[in-house]
Amino acid sequence: MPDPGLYGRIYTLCAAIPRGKVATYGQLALLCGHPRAARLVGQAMRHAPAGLPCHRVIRADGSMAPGDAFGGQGLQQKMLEDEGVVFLANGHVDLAISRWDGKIYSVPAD
DNA sequence: CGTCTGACGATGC
DNA sequence: GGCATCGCCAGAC
Repeated sequence: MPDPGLYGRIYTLCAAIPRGKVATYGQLALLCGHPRAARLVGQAMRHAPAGLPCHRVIRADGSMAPGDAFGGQGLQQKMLEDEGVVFLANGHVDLAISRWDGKIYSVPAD
């Protein structure tokens, strides 16, 4: 399938996020070639297949997905912290440090 | 094919 | 800092 559609590209990008880094919805949208399609990224994450590190995709302000998206609101933060993502005192991700620069360091699969 | 919907983003109050 | 509004785009119905 040469054209997996936007969702497919979003999934590919999401899978490319290295461990210990996070990307924002808008950032993935931009990398997909749709700078204003941040919502599509959100929808893609909601429909994300198992195995996709969608917990590494957060909001532009460093906050994360609502409710039980990961089985508990605090769980996503715990998983990210365990991967080495730096958090601020307000419970948001320190994007200044942990934001993915779009560079692939090695195989995305841990 | 028209309408509604959103795990968003930026802006304004 | 929290809440409301608008714009944006691709799916689902």
